[in-house]
Order: sequence, then structure tokens, then C-alpha cells
Amino acid sequence: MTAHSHPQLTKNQSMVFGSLSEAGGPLTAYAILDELRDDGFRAPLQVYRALDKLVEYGMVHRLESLNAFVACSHKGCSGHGTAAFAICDKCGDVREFMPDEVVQSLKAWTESNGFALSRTTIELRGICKNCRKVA
Amino acid sequence: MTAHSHPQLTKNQSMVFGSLSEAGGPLTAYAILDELRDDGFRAPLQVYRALDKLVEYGMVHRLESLNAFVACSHKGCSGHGTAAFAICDKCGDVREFMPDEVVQSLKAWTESNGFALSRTTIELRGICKNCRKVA
DNA sequence: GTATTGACGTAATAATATTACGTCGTAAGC
DNA sequence: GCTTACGACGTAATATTATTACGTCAATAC
Repeated sequence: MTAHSHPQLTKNQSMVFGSLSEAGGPLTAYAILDELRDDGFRAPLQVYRALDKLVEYGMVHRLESLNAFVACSHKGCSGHGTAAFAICDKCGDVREFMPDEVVQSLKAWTESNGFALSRTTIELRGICKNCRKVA
Repeated sequence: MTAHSHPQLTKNQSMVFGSLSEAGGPLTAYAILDELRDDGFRAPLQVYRALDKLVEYGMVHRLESLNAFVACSHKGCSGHGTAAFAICDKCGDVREFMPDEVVQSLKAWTESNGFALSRTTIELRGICKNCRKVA
């Protein structure tokens, strides 16, 4: 497996990823569970296990400030670097972006402070352009 | 109240803030509750209500990736801008810093995308300098 | 063949957070 | 003074999110 291919997903992983992709936005683990009950899912752990793997593969991101998960918005969905999220508190829309400058700055901080970085969370909360117009 | 003074805290707010300050690191709401049982706290809501206010006042930060809270590490504890946190997964130490450059970059993104920013979460997970030495 | 590994199923439970409802004290308006 | 509004509080119940524990099964390594 190269940095830009996916591992073969298991049935459960595929279903969870499918659910998130179709949703086109963030879902909580329990929302996914509800979606997949008809497909035989019975317990939270089935969802959490699949999500763990999908996050590990970079295909799904966890939104810490929502306790929710979202399919990565990039085509290949795999192996790209740190992402940031702008989350609209009105419509719930989540926009993923890749703020290279930001990532570089944070990396500089970690290096000059001897911090071995493993994971970065960047989440912006506010009101999206569209909702501002409507208001 | 000016941008750099605190509001008068209520008894509960003082106790919660005291608990967090004394801890010198992040505590969950329930850990705070346990700390304060001897002082008459009985229910989670007492803690959550105090935390809400303390966060609003800028005296306490919520660490989304830990579901925990930490006293602001700045003296005045009030009214400063966005903070970032480097969280050591080994010793649990949390270091707060103010990455102006990062904040500026993110602000630029929000402005060019019409996003009305209200709250920013920046959390780095990894291993701190000290723990790397020990290992 | 048998030991190891990784995904899975199920149940139980832990940990985190909120809703609902009533009380009390204080300060504002009359 | 009275009373109305408000904000903090107390308590109970419940909702939501996440994990631990334990056993099964299939694929692969030895």
C-alpha cells in the first residue's frame, strides 16, 4: 500500500464510510449506528471500531468539538497532511481546508520546543458565508 | 469590567477555578466534581455551570480533544485572544501558547471565505521534550 | 496442525453532558 | 414598600458518547 492508496476495507468499514460519504457532513457514531441498523449493525462498538480504522487510514476525520466524524473531502481521501475545519454553527456545514502556512507555523513551534507532534486538531466555529447572507 | 479584569466570581465559580488552578493541569468536569464533594458539590451541573462562565470569562479553556478543562496560564487570565495547546500524551502536561502567526493565517482564511469566526480550537497531541529525554 | 492475529458480535458499563423543574437572593422599576 | 425580573443555585433524572470484557471465527505463519 502506497501513501495514496487505500487499504482494502472490511464490510463494516465500507458501510461506515459509505454512510459518512452519503451524509456529506458530520455524523456522530450513534447517528451512524442508527443509519446502519437495517444493515445489521447492533452495537456502538461496531461503529467505533470501523471509525478507528478509517481515521487511521486518513479517510475520515474526527471533529473534536462536535464529537462527530466526517468523510475526508479529498478525492483520494488518503495520506494527506493536517486538515482544518470551519464548522457553521447555524447550518452545520463543515468545510475542510489545508492551511499550509498554519501547519508550517505550528510545526516550527513544535520543533523549537522539542515537541514530537503526532496529531493536530484545528477547528473553527462560526457562521458560514451562506448563513450570513440569509440572516 | 474592562477587557483585563475579572468579573466577581460566585462561590461555585471560585471553587471550580481554584480546583483547576491548584491542579496545574487539565481536569475533567467529573474530576472537579470529585475534588469539590467535600465542599458541598453534589451534581455535575454545578461544575458545568461554573465552567461555562469561567470559559466565557476567558479564565478557563476547554480542551476538546480531552474533554477536559484547564486554567488559563496567563496571569490576568482574561480577555486574551486565541490560544493553542500542546498536549503530551505521555505525562499529560499541557502547554498553552499564542501562535499569532497561526491565528493571523486562519483569520485570513475566514475573511476570504466569508466565515464569521466565533471560536478557534487548536490542539497538538504528541510527546513533550521532557518525556522524550526520559524515553 | 496449531499458534497468532485481526476483525467481528454482544453485553455491560463507564464517562461526559444536558434537560427539567423548583428555590432563593438581589437589584430594578413602579 | 411591593413586586417583577433575573441570575445563580440545588437536585433529580436522563441523554449522549465511549470503552471494557469476553467469546467466536477466518486467515495466515510457523
